[in-house]
Amino acid sequence: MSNITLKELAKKLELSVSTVSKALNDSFEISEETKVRVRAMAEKYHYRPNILAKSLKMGRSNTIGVIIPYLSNPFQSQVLEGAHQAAYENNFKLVFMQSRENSKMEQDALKTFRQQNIDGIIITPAAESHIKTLKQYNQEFPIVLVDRIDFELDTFKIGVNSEKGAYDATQHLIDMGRKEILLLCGKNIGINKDRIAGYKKALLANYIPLDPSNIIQVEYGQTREELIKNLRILLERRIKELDHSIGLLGTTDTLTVASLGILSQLNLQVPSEVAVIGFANTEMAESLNPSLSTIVQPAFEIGYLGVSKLIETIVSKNRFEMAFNTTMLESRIIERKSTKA
Amino acid sequence: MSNITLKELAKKLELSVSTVSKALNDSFEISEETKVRVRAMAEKYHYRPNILAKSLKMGRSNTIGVIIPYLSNPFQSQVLEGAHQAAYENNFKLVFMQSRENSKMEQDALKTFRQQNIDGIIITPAAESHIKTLKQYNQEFPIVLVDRIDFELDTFKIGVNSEKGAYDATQHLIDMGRKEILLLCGKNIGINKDRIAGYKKALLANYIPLDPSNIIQVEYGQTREELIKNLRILLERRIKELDHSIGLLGTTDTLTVASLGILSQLNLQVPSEVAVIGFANTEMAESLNPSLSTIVQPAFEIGYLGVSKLIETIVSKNRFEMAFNTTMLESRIIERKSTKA
DNA sequence: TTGTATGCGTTATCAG
DNA sequence: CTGATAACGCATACAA
Repeated sequence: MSNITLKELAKKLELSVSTVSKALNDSFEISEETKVRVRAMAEKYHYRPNILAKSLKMGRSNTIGVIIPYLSNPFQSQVLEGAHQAAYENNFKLVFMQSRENSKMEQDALKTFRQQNIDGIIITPAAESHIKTLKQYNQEFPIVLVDRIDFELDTFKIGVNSEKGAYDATQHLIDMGRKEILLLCGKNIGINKDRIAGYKKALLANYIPLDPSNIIQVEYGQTREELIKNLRILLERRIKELDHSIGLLGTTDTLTVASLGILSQLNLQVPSEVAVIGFANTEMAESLNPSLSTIVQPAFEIGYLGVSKLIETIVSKNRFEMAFNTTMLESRIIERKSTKA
Repeated sequence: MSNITLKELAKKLELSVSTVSKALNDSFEISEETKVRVRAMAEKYHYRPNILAKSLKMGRSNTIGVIIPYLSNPFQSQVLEGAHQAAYENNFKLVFMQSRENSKMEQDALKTFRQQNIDGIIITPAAESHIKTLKQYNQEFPIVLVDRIDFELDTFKIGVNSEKGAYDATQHLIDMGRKEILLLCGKNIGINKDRIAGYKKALLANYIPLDPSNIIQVEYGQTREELIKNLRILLERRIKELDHSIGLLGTTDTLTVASLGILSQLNLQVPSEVAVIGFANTEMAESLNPSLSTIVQPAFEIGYLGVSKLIETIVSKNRFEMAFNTTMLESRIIERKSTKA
């Protein structure tokens, strides 16, 4: 049995539809007495407004779209959780799409959203995202940028101070007495620039000369097995060249966890021979052997703030006159056994 | 600038709204000639139908809801991915809610969805879900059950043959020469019943007497640290009692990964002293040390099938006369180093 | 083959 | 304070 409508309610109350509508919306035009009557009746018949009709009338769907590269990425799924929480608290629905780091899929997601009366979107652009397209869509509905914010777009942006995260991690390794710090990162990943910068700055601040051979870059888009194999070769080669006061900083959870396994295969003790720390947002770090020191990014907050700002924009009358800003959140370091002797 | 509407298109074409509507819907009433004209004009002005209006008119929103316990659970997020894929392919939107294994939150999610003109939902019921509520909602819109399907509900159900998964894993450990097989599981988790049953059957089939002390149950709802601490105590105690031909089967990824870390702390070699295998849907298994043998469940397929069946139900005229059925998918075993000497 | 009229369930304007 | 009416954008029964 379908839901009761305003019209049916009105008939039961012997009132007009508009009166009932206003009463339920607590309009000042309606007497307290009628409001009470109407509310009671609505309660009795479990009246629930039809969101579709309301949205059609109001020109707003209270729905926002999220575009992230991979749902299976722990960091990104936490962003989504935060986004969802903020949406929920503001009575917004949330739909999502994955871009799989693919510009074409991202465009497709954008197009899909455009067709769905979405009020706005938050996006973590794919690695090879086309900024021009984003700019164009930003004319049609508000777009908030999260995590990967190094794009020129007139909007709110929520990011993480990755440089500082990498700096802190490097400093931590140095504090643990490591002289040679290896940096593990993927090639051509935008966000890595900041992390590399932080790494370099920390070395500089500690008067440690930068040795380019210590920056180990792996190709992206390999299978996990290939990646592990290649990483192993690179790591082994470099570590053999060094004496044993080594620290290792991984810029992604995949790389870091993989390196932990590889070091073990190479019979290198962690942390005594190689201390390891990495960017990672997975709870599994606690269960690893040894438990993994991590730089944790405030993924939930990123999503939460992103959607909050987005909704702010959506409900604002003149979004083209808004003062946009960029929010940089801090990551935090969790020291576990992989860096502490 | 807003989207062009049918009415505006009609004016430009000097046709009536209904003609344009029919033409765009490829109605047989309209001449090929006009159709071509209309389509061309629609193309030119980037006409996109207003989904809200369409949904309101059609009484269907083409939106389905997903309720899962935790988005951060790799298995469940894969279910969601599959669900999303199926929805996308059928031009359905997908919104989700988390229950956090909490009956109250689940009810709340159900209520939220009811208010949102959802056409149906797929749900992995929370550990303490209230079946009566589900039954009641199932009157209002179709509900498809996924993963945890041991509920009496008149609908489609998609599950996994967990018993067989556990059986295969146990058999694998036996094949690897293990005489004492520890089973690690959480207390009061419904799905575990099947896994325990599979474990027992495998023992039976190999003429290995069941020793109840080998079934190690941990409390749920502890913090990760507590859990690891307690698990360590339980594991250590039991392993000391046994000679060293031990196999270990974990029924959740959390437990399994944790036990890997614990065994290492106890200076027990994996797999030589203890062979480990566990239910897990995370790619990280490959990167662990040693790489972890796993029983992988077809999470994506579960979600995909679930939504497919749901949409089938939604578009069917008389869903109350449908022949519902239950689909059991098979898990598969991936043998890695943690079980192979 | 095309057009007219109606309604989906709301909210908003304006008149009473 | 209340009600009649229009409109949001679309699909469709029915009329022409």
